[in-house]
Amino acid sequence: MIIDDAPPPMRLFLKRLLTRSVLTEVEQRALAALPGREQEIEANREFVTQGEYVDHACVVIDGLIARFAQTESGDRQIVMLHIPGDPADLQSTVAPAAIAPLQALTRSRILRIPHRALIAVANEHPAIAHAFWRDGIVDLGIVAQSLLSIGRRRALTRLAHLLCEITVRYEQIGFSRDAAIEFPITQVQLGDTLGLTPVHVNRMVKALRDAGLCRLAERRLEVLNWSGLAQVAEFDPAYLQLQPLDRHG
Amino acid sequence: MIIDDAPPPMRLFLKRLLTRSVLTEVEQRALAALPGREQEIEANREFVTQGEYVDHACVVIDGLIARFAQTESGDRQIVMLHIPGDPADLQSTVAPAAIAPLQALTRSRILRIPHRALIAVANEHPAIAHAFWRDGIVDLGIVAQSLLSIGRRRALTRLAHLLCEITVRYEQIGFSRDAAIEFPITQVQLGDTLGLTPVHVNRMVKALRDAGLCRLAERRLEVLNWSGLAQVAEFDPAYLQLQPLDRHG
DNA sequence: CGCGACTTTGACAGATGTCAAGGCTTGTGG
DNA sequence: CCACAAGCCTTGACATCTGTCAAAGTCGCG
Repeated sequence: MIIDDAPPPMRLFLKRLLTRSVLTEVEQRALAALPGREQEIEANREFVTQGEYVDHACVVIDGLIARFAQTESGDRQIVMLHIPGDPADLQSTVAPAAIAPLQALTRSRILRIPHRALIAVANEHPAIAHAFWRDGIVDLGIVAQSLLSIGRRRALTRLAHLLCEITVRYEQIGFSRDAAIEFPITQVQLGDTLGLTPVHVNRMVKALRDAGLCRLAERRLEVLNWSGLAQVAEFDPAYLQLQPLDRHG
Repeated sequence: MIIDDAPPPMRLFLKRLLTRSVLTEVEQRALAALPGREQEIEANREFVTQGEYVDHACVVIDGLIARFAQTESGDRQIVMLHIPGDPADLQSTVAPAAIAPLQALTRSRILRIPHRALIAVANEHPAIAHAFWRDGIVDLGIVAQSLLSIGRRRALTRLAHLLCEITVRYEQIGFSRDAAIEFPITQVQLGDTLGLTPVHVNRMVKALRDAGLCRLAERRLEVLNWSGLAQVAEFDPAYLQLQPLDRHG
């Protein structure tokens, strides 16, 4: 049901949209025909800055991208991690003053799609406009879960929950739950994601390792006991909306 | 620049959209003509439940509505507070399985607008489709700030930041920053919003009162020293997007 | 009048932060 | 090949913020 003659990077984007929306072949072809330019980003580079006006949206092709926010005093909070396939700022199409900066956590590759082209295709195909809108809605659900985690769960559960989410999201793009996943995040960055200090992240990583639930080292995540991890995490994947939502609701 | 012959509840909705988007008179009239049904909600009633399929979106006319999430063990986290004028779940138009339940924190009045009508008007006017999408984007920015607060700021700053945000948002709908605002939230609910226990909320409320920054009692919020409060809060209102965003970006 | 929901306060406990030091890996340059 | 620096991970001791428990006060309301 997914067309397979799109250029590979654009296919990733298409595939992601199809995990959240149902689109006809005509609509898929319209998306596949979108122009896009690939770009390599070095590790740690902030490639979209706060408030900057952009004229294109970025889809992650490879690597790990963080959307974040920071306080006056310089503390960082990662709002969302974007893995390959994720449009990191599709919403900029309609709100081009970046609401959140984007940083590559590791060397990454992105696909830049011009807003003009996105607007044109959305205006021509209402279902695509809905798919774009809906994409951000699912993201909001994910951020809401982060808020729940940080506000109401303790450190160990928080970490386990994030790891479960990451596992499932990588699974959606073709990685196995049982194999080790490339997840090149540092403990400092994990702290910025979970609202913890790096030292405490380290303690919790050790706790999960000692409990035999998972290993997180050498830029990889290896789940050793999925159900145990999910239990510690109180993980219920419903919020990830694994089934595409209906066409018009 | 806002048309003034819409029915009053619909005007609130229109006005809110215009704080975030620029719309022509034709587009405004199309919105003003939307059908809507008013409904009264009792205090503490959860009127949209998790996962429920809805066929209408709700705009708050009066009162205070919370969008929330909860853990298995029953802990609650309020993801966003909706004040009069806010569409609480406009996104349901395109994702009708509620991603987050809605609860009235106090006796409230809402306007229910059928999805069918919203979809029709969005399909006919691309700028309206963009305005709907953009509305949620600004909300995402607000939630991202909450995440930053809960993840990285301490309790006193967190509370002060929320109060600043609330003040500015009420200001946008016509309340004065210097007068006392009707803000009928309990300390338990504040805790659910800030990721704190009610006891600690109470301590922080007292601290702000003792510092002469604001008073929060009897269902009202009275700011006594705005700049002092904003300083404690490290408050920068940029994320609230007080200027409507450009038409097409 | 009495109940229930909310607020207030104190004493104490525990989770997480802070500070500090050392080890490990990786890359660079002599 | 070795020395060195930089970044990251690991661990321990201690500090502090926030949670927990408990009790009493206030207010609105039936």
